[in-house]
Amino acid sequence: MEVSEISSIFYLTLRLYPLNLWKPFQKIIVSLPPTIYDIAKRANVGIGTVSRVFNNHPSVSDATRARVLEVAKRLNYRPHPYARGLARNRTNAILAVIPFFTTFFFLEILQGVQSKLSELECDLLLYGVNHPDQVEASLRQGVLRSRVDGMLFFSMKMPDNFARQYLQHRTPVIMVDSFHKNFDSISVDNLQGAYIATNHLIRLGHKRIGMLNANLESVPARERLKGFQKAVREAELEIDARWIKSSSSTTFDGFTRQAGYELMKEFLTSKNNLPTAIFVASDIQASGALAAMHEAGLKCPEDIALVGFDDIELAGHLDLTTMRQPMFEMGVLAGERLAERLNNPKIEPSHTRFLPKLIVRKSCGSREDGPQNVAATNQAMASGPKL
Amino acid sequence: MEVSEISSIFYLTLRLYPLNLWKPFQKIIVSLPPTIYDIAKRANVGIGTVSRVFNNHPSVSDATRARVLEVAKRLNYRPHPYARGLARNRTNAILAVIPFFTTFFFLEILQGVQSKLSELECDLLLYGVNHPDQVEASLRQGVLRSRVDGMLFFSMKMPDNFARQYLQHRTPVIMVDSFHKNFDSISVDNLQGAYIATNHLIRLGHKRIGMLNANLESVPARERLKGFQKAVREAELEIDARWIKSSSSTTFDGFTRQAGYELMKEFLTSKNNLPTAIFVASDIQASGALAAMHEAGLKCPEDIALVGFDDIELAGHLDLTTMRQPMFEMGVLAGERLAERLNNPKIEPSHTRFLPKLIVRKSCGSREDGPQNVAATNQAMASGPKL
DNA sequence: CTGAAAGCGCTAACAC
DNA sequence: GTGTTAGCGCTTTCAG
Repeated sequence: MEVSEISSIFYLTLRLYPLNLWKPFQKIIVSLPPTIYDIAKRANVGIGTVSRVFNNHPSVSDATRARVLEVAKRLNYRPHPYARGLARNRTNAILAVIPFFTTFFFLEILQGVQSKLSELECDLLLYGVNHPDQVEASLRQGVLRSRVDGMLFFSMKMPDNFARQYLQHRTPVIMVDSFHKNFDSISVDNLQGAYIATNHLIRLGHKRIGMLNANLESVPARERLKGFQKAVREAELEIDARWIKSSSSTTFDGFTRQAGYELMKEFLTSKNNLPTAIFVASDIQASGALAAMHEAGLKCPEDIALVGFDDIELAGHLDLTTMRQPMFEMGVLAGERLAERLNNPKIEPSHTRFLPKLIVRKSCGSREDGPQNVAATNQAMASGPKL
Repeated sequence: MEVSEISSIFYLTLRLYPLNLWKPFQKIIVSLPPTIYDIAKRANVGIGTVSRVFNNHPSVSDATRARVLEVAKRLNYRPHPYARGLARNRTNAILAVIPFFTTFFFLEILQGVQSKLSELECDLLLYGVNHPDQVEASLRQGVLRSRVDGMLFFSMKMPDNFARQYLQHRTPVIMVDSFHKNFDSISVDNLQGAYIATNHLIRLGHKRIGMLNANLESVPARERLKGFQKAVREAELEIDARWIKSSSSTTFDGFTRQAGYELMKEFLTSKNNLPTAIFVASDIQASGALAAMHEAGLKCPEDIALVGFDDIELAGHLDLTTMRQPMFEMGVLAGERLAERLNNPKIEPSHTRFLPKLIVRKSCGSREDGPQNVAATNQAMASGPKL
């Protein structure tokens, strides 16, 4: 902004109304974006009016509004988000904290989130978490210091001390694919999904059905087990404890190809007493299981039928029958919820569970159709402290 | 902030030094985070000093620095990023514009980016682009209005008018998996990769080698074709024009499963004159090709060998030999480049190409090893306008 | 080494 | 309706 700098530069515009009044009519390089003052000056109005125009404030005459907009467009003016944020105490950005190891599932949800957010002219900040420790870092950094208006918290459990702080600060938080009673949450009905998957097997006539699960430490794994058990119990099928195996792996709670592979090998050791169908807790494990069967010379629909869970991209390639989670829709809803809560922080937390949908492919050797649609249930729960 | 509001609220702290001096010693709710004034007051220093402490300015005595830090920690103070941004005209955030349709490739790169960025205490803003139109929207919105310090532009071509503007504004831009001579770029050597892949086939003894390509409109497709041709030419192999097919699809430039499937079907119509091996321009197309072969009753390594490109997750499951792109490393490097350019905007654009690495699996029926490592070549090019 | 004060670009309360 | 002004929380001269 020194005069000396100007000599070598191609400059296109004048700034006539700078704050440093002792240098009125100073020329400025264009690459400094125009401010509200530039617009005000050129349009012969006060900065207040310009501000009003850009905030759609009703009390501006059509004439001036038009004039301001015209000038603004000509100068390619856009309000500075940070200045705005500072003045209104609102950032127009939200934070997504996602576990970075995973793939398709989150990208798909994020896509939904963003499609909603862009309507709201809201930015998406991304924190990828690889290690539990990083959760805290990101929470502390991003949110506790008013960098964002709210956050989406994916598939992880929220540390208690943070939950308390958010509640107290009234920072809107939406739990996605996870649960906390004091925050809005959006998740999938694992129990029901497992129930549907297992019933599919049952309706196909299978009598000896097993389950290959992830680590029971994880909530989804437990819920999916319950759904499986419910279906089997209701159908009054034979139950062999050896047909229900869960991973003891702690990497990603056993939701890995490796875990599936190893567990399936265990199954196959007892050659004489195999189930004819297995419900696998996740597609990724199913892929491992498939590999194990392959090695053992077993064919998938014929020797053992498989149902997975998640409908990741891979499932399509593997022709795996599975339960699809409506990821995009979950993302959109997450965005909506957040928007609502931004407008009205006092509403009670709401919890939405999506019902996964059965996608029939060839891994069960049938084309029978399952339940049709994605249904959402809504259910209010206790609210957080009133503050 | 009205006194009336306070009655129902649990408040923990006092703010003694507000700017509205006509109301000194007003009590404030704690959920408003402490400001620099709070710290200054409690530590008996001026706000300038506090600021210096948090900017690691050398001229602060150890004693005061310690005192300030102690108070700051006690009050859980963190500088407000937006205020900071406004004052220093720097946001400490960068924008990633990525095509949202794709999956593993980008997540992996982003992970690399973020691992670098978090060192720099820098935020990652994410814009997902589904439609070409959205490119412009995001560029306009995010960057042209000083919301971020710089950006990463993924796998898409930068509209000329924006390129001009960025150059003029000196906004640092890094092209990732794409190229523009005036910006730093990080990409993969497609030609060389294709060359290596094809040579792998040649060394395995194949004499009749074909290529299944994407749409030649796309730069990577053209480069991969060139690499293929180079290898075939050097080996003085028979060339049959019918063995080189490229997709005419415009969705994702033919880099789709569908395109691969259809093209492979075309191959298979000429039963009597088939190549014994095919270099496929991408794994995703290879998956389609595999499906087509399957339907036709052909086995992969035995009847036709396949090499892919990209090493997406699926490739592992399909046991597809392919060229791996060092995605994480590309991300890290992208972050580094951006950091450099932030510090010194005047350096000449540099262009880095990573050499993809051959990953041998079973789709070629061999275990011979290819070139070992990811090598990076660096090569300076013409710089942008000096401004 | 440290305090005071101006200013970053904008919003909102207050006058006229 | 519209201009004016006091901040938002921080950085950065400028004095001392």
